[in-house]
Amino acid sequence: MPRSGEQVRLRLQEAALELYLERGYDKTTTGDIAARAGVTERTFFRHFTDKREVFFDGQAELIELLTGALAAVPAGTRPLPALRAAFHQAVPLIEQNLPVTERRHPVIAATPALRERALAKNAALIDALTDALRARGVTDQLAPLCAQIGTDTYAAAIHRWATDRTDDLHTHLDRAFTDLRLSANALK
Amino acid sequence: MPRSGEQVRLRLQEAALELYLERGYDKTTTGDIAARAGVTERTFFRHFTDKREVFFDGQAELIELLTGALAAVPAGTRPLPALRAAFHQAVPLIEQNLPVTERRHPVIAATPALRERALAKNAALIDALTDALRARGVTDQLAPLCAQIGTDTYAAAIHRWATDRTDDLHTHLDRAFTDLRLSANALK
DNA sequence: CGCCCGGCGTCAGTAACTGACGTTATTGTG
DNA sequence: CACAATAACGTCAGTTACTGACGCCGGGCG
Repeated sequence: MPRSGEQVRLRLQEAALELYLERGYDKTTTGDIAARAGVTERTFFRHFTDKREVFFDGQAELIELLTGALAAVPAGTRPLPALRAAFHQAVPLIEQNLPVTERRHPVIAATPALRERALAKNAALIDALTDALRARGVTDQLAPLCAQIGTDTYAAAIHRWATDRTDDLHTHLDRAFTDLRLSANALK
Repeated sequence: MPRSGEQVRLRLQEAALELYLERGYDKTTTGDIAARAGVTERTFFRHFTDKREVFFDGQAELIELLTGALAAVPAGTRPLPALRAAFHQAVPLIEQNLPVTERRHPVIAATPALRERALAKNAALIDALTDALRARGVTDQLAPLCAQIGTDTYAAAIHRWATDRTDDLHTHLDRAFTDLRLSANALK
C-alpha cells in the first residue's frame, strides 16, 4: 500500500497549475513546482514523466469511457453515428471536468509546448477510437478517417460550448455533427 | 549578403536525418549532428530552434501553396470542395518530396517527440487553412471544422497512397473525400 | 518485535538550449 | 586593389529538464 503517494501527486498538479498561471510555463522550473508541493524535484519526476505531463492527467479515464461506450453501441450502426453516440455518453464527465479545464485552457493556449502535448493526447484518443472502430468491423481504410473526423467534430462541439454556453453540450454535439453532414454533402 | 548559410543548413538537415536513421533520435546529440555537418553545436541552434525542428522544414512552402490555391478557387464553391481542389494543386509538390518523406517517416513513427512536432506542424497548416476559408466568407463556426476535416481527409489520402502506390495520389484524394461524404451521409 | 518494501531524499551526471562576446570571411565601395 | 561593413561562425559560461544509483525512513505483516 502506498504511503500517501496519491496526495503528493495531486499537490504537484495543483502547484503546477498555480505556478503556470502566476508566472507562466516557461518561467517556472520543475524545482519550483516540487517546492510548492513540499517535495523534491526528483519526486516530481517519479510521478510525471516530464514537465508537460503534469498538465494532462485523467486522459486514460476518458479513453476507457469512450471506447467502452463505443463498444456498447448496437452492432450495425455506421461509424460516425456510433461515435456521436459515444461522445454523448461522455458529456457528464466533460461537464464535471469543466472547472479544471477552464483553468488550464489559457495556459495551454499561451504555451506551444503544452499545445503540442495536447495534440499528442488527442492523437492517442483517436488511435484508441480507431481500434474500437476496427473491433466493430469497420475497414482499416475507413476506421482511422472516421475516428479522426469524429473526434474533430466532438472537439469543435466542446469548443463552441465552452465559448458560448447558452446551449447544452448535447445540443452543440448534434449541431456540429449536422454541420459535418451538410458540409460533406456539398462534395460532388 | 550571407556567407554560405544555406549550404550549412542543408548539411545539418542531411546529417540529422542520417544520424537519426543510424542510431535513432534519442541516441544522437545535437553536437553529433553539428560535427557531421562540419560546424559547432551553437551553429545548429542558429539554424534550427530545437532538435526536432531540423526534421520539419519546407512547411511554409506547402502552406503558401495551399492557401494560395484555396484563394484561387472560384468564389461560391463550398468549403470542402474548395479544399479538395486546393489539395489537388499540391499533388506535384508532394510527389516530388516523396523520397525525403519516405526516409523521414520511420524515424518519426519511432520517436514520440517527433510525432508531437509533426502534429503541431499539421495544426499550423489547419490554422492557415482556417484563415483562408474565413477569407472566402466561411463562418467562424464552420471554418475551423472544415479546415480540420479537409486536412484529415488529405492526410488519409496521402497515407493510403504511400502504403499502396498502385493508384495515383489524385485518385486516392478523390476516394478519401468520397469516403468522407458517404460516411457523413450516414448521420441521420 | 523485526523484516520487508514502497516512497522519498540526496547526489552526480548528461544533454538540450541560451546569451554574450570575439573572430573570420565575404561583399560592396572608394 | 585596399578597406571598412556585416553576416555567419566559434568559444565560453550558464541554466534547466531529465536520469540513474544509492541510502533512508515509515508502515504493514508475520
